[in-house]
Amino acid sequence: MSATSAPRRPRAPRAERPASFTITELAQEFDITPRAIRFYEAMGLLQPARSGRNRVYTQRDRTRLKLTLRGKRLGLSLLEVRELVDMYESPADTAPQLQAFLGVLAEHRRLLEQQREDLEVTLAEIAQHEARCRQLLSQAGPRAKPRRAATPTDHPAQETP
Amino acid sequence: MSATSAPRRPRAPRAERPASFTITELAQEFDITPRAIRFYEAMGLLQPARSGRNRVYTQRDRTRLKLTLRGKRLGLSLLEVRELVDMYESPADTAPQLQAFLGVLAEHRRLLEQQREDLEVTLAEIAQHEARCRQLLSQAGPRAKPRRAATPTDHPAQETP
DNA sequence: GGTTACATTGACGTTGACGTCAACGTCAGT
DNA sequence: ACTGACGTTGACGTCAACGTCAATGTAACC
Repeated sequence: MSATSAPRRPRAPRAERPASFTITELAQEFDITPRAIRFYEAMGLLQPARSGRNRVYTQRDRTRLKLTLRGKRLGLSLLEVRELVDMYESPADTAPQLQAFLGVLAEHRRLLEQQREDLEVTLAEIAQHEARCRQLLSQAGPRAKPRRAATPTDHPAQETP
Repeated sequence: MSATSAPRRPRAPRAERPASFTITELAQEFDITPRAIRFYEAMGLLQPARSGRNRVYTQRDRTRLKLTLRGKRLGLSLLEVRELVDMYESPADTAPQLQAFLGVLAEHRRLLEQQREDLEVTLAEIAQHEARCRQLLSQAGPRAKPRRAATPTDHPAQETP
């Protein structure tokens, strides 16, 4: 029942851009649970340092976490994210390594471009539906009960044969 | 050991755009398993007719399946896909219904636009990495063993504070 | 020095999206 | 009538990505 106003973290003496983070700080910042962060570590995505038993996350860890979450939002599995992020950080100095890297990059680009296509199409459809809704509302909404739409489009025929 | 050239399906007398499909036809067309298609049905995404015990899929079912797979590629759950597709097909003739529809659409648009943002950023990063790779390859590739990149970028510092 | 508040390490549970396997039906061709 | 090839219905297994719970530690504040 006491006040919750006490600043819970006197670690860095009010640095403007903190050099390290606790697990709950990162969890709050990215709106996930500490459990998830530990899980990402177990999957090899993060390797935070330790202060005693406690995990200490650096900016690099934060970046990797950010990339992980972005990858997740894009539908990648944690394994795929790990592959990508690892490649991003490994120097890759031999020609075969660079070739392999290019291959992986190309494949991912292909996937992402397909996804962008899906996105554009879906957004266009949503815009269409929104327009129809607003039209129906402005027509019959503020007056009386609308009496069926004037557009007899039984099914919008979104086909791509 | 016999020839596998026999056309396995004399249902429609060589219609140019078939009016119905079997489950394996759809499975092959979209590169998924029949099991997945039945699962989508159990989740309420498809409601194919029956010819005896066998499922018969119409164009409408095919479209819904296509939308389902697109939704999946975009990271939506089957439940979300079902909500969307159902709304797309229900007439929604009352004002509250239309309002609710608009709400759902707006939320989805928000998500998709966030996703598009992620996509653009990721694609840009990939392009950067590809450029770096190609540069390294063209420099030291066709000659001898490359002796470490000239760019000592320890970490590309992809930060957005 | 006791409590409080957060951290850690297992261990097990859960959910979504199917895979897999068994048992059976059914229809075309031989 | 027999054989495949395809289809169907359960029922159970699996895998990823965490959630949940218990036991314990531990640093800090009062």
